Amino acid sequence: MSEEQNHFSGEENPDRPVQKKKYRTPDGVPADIVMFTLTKRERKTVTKTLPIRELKVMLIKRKSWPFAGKWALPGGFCQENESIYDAAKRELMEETGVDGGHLEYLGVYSQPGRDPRGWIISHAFFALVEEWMLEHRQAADDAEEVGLFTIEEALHKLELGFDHRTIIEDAYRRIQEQMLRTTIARQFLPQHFTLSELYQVIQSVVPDFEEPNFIRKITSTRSRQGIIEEVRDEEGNPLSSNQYSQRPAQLYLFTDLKPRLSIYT
Amino acid sequence: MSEEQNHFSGEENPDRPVQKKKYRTPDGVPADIVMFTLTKRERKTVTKTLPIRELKVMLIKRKSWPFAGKWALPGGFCQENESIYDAAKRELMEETGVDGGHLEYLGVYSQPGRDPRGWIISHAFFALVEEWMLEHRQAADDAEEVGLFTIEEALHKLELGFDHRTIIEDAYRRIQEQMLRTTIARQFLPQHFTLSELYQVIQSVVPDFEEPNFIRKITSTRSRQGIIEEVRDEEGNPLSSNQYSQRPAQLYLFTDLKPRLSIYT
DNA sequence: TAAATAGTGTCTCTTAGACATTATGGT
DNA sequence: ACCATAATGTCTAAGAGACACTATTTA
Repeated sequence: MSEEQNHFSGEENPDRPVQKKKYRTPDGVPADIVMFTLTKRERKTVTKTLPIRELKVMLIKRKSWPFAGKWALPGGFCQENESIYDAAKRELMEETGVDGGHLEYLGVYSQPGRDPRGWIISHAFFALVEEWMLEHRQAADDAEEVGLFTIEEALHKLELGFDHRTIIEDAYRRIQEQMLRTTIARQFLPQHFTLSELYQVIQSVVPDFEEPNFIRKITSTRSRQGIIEEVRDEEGNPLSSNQYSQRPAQLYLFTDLKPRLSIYT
Repeated sequence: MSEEQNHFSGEENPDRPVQKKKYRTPDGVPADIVMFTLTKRERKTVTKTLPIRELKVMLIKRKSWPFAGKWALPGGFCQENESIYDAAKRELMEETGVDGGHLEYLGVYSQPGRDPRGWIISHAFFALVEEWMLEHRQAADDAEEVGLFTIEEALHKLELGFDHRTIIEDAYRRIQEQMLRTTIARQFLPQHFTLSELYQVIQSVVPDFEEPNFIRKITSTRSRQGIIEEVRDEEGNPLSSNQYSQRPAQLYLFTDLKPRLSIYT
């Protein structure tokens, strides 16, 4: 069935067709954002040590119908003069006050009845932001209660509105995939980082990622050709940091390389 | 900004809120499908040989405004009582007469002005169908002209309506990724296939995939743990086929295994 | 016996995987 | 001296990569 046959009133005036709609149209198209952050907590030990990192998701406690009192993803309606991605970007900006970070499309949620307000088709995104960006939000706007939760809490301890639990599940699966397949780990790291930090970031997002020989493998493999490289100063001497350990660790940075993965190679 | 503050008229009656909309809502939400198929063409040679396979995309020549006379993706509007995915599935069914094949969400296309009929947010899918499924379409409905084109033709030789060129580009990129990362190759193969066939299918979708030792690698790797396995008869004897060659070739089938890919492992 | 695909031999070099060992530098 | 992290040594088995070679049928 072709589009024009069943949707508009059929006139074929190229100048300005009369758009008397024959069919019901959606009542709104919001963009909802699953905002992930990686919290860092100092550990008190005798010597310098890595902080504890934990993946958290930001939620908002709804104040009004529908789902008043339940937690939900931050989001906002898309307007006619912007793309869905623009709407998500705007929303992210409103929540964090920062125009940056990783923002990626997740998918569309259109199950009939998912929103009691009507026919509302939601577009989910996920964002990777730094913890301090969310503090801005809490200070600037105390109209709504904001919370940071672990995935476990969000999925199993909280009452969530709409189909946001499904969205968060999907987002979690996706961020885990992306963490292993792309270099989004860089979003949770300073520009120069040590391999332990990188390993820890990966593990905090993908708990069952285990590589006993991580350092060895990532520094010496040809197949993993240069997704990271050593940081060096002007004279070419390798730079290291002893921020997290007594023994200084070599610093690395991500290159722009995006390896192509294959199950057949 | 929270959703309810700017979109509906604010009443908070949980029973049935008055939904006088303050803002403009979309004029329609279609699902458009990039239907890929792999054509098979006999080669005339002295002995048995593999057919030539080529990736093609199905397009429809539009008969009415907008973009009358241009080629476009098949698609149809989503209705209130179905999800976008349902709409795509329905559309696929209408086009092929078959309720099967791989159908996967590609993304949302919402750039303002992309459709002269109004604010129309399109959802793109891609499907992998068999060639004979499309012949059904051509026979059943001659109201619209249908064409099968190579990607090259579709992207560079044809005049396409809407932003469908972008969609096809994205779909092509995606099918190439999926071909290497997942076992969608199975959609283009019989249940039992030879390794040459598999190799050929992969190459027809990802031309720059080259593995001189393909057979060796895929049969002997531990990391590729059993995404395929040998076909055997009841007594455990390996089954082979000489459909495409004089010397019989071992048959394989895909298992259900989905390997986890990682740039760090 | 030639055509066209299927599959093995052989060689070198690199990587995987497991563990033990050593290095660093501040408290 | 000890802690916590960083990094190397060592060993075996397996895979990558390149190329030549043999195998199987039937027209």
